[in-house]
Amino acid sequence: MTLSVTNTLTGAREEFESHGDEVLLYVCGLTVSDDAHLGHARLWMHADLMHRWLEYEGYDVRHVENFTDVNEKIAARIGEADLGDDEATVANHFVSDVIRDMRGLNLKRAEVYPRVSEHIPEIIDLIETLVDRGHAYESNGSVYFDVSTFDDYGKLSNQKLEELESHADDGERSEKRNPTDFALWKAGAVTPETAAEHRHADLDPLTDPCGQTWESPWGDGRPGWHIECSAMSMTHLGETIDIHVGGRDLVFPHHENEIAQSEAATGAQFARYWLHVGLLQTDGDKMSSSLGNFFYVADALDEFGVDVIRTFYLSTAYGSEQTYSEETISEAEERWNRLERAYEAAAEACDSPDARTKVESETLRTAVAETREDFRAAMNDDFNVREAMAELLGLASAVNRHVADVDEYDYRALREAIETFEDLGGDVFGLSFGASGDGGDVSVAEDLVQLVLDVREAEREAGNYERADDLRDELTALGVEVEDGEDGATFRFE
RNA sequence: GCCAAGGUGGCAGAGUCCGGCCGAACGCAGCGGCCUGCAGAGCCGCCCAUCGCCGGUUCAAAUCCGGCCCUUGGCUCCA
Repeated sequence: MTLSVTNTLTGAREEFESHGDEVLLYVCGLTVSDDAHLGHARLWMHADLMHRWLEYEGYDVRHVENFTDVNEKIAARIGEADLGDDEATVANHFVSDVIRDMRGLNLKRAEVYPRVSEHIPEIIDLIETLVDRGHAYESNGSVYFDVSTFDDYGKLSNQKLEELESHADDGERSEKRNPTDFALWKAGAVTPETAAEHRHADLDPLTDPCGQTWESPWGDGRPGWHIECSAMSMTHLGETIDIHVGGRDLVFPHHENEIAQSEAATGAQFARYWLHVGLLQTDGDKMSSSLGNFFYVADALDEFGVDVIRTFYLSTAYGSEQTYSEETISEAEERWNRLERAYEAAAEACDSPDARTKVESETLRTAVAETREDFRAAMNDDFNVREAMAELLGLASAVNRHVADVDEYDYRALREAIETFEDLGGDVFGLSFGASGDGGDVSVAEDLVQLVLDVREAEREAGNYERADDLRDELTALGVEVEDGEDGATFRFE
């Protein structure tokens, strides 16, 4: 069974073939001009799921994910409270927040998180190569890529050069030869006028040029937006990578330009598979910083927890748009609860005296085997995580049925079900099965809850149901879910 | 205007590449029943789908072809 992926470059589903046993994966990362929101996290999450699945299938994944820490929007925030007085300090502030968020989301670490500010020499080298080869030219201290020298321009986004030119605004005199040329190097610092466009309205405008500049053969200046990804990708993964992942909103111009400048410089194919993640929608628009309709990752983690958030992202295939709303997130919450409860039910059944090694449930055994097989087929079908999740939920139903239907449990099958939850749900999906406790206080808390339940049980036996219900309601309000069963009450923390 | 991705039940969202197992998955919401002192969870069952519209191909179309309508994203580094 082989993996097939939808490649934006060809617009078709293709069988994935890595260049070898390892997979070179580049993720077009975040511009650190603010904290990350759930839209950014969706990209990271799907890159993470791809990473995990490729490893599960036996590949050695070399995952590189950049931070763009040189940008007008970052410079525009200089001087804001607690952010710092220079571009690097502002960027560092957000980088550390983002790393905190990534850890919170239980993302697998990338091999490298390269930053633009640390790759200026490589960027300058790459631009020089392009100038030497006649693909770029200097103009007033800036350097532009000459689109007319790259025949394949537009191959990713299917844009026609003539069409782009006719719609480009060329009313003013430009230092570019052609309206579709794009900047590789920009002379000077960020001007106050530029910064003002990204400055928060309630803050004083900056009066002096801001942001870092670096020396270059063309004078002091800053790198253009697109060149960084080419330089960092080549530095850490070589001329040709296997998979390039990014948001669908970046297909044009960003990724198109990456291809042009990279392939013009090396003559080699830049990325073999281009995978684009659909955008997160809220109220019919994409979630974005500029629209102000976003939800910070950190806040979402506080409110819902990592497993609910991961389950949320697991309910839509990466290539589709996904809708964020209170309803869709609470659906994810229910899905995750259902999975976790089934897992706990399996664990409890295993530990109970009714579990027998000599009992054989054909239906449960078949269900476990089919879950593993169908899960794998779904993931290999262009990383269809929702379908794969449906299989895991199917296993949850099978476990619940088994526990509900029979008096003696099939110990071995239950163990295999538990392992399946842990392998597929835990290792591949990054959900925390079996990791209930999250601190030393938990055991004390558990003892206290048990004490309350003992008191409540006494009230029930005495027929004082009102008192018993009050105790249960109060526990529920504290986030302790109580369930009465045949052998007394059990509980779990929300 | 151009490019791209979509339009599937109350919601959400698979399936569309490779037409038949789709009388449309998984789930959420809703409604019955079992269980329970009650509730929850779980189990069983039900409800809700002219698969955007029109036409075509085919024994057969959510799936292929053509046209149209609508939604989302992008159309560049600062004019």
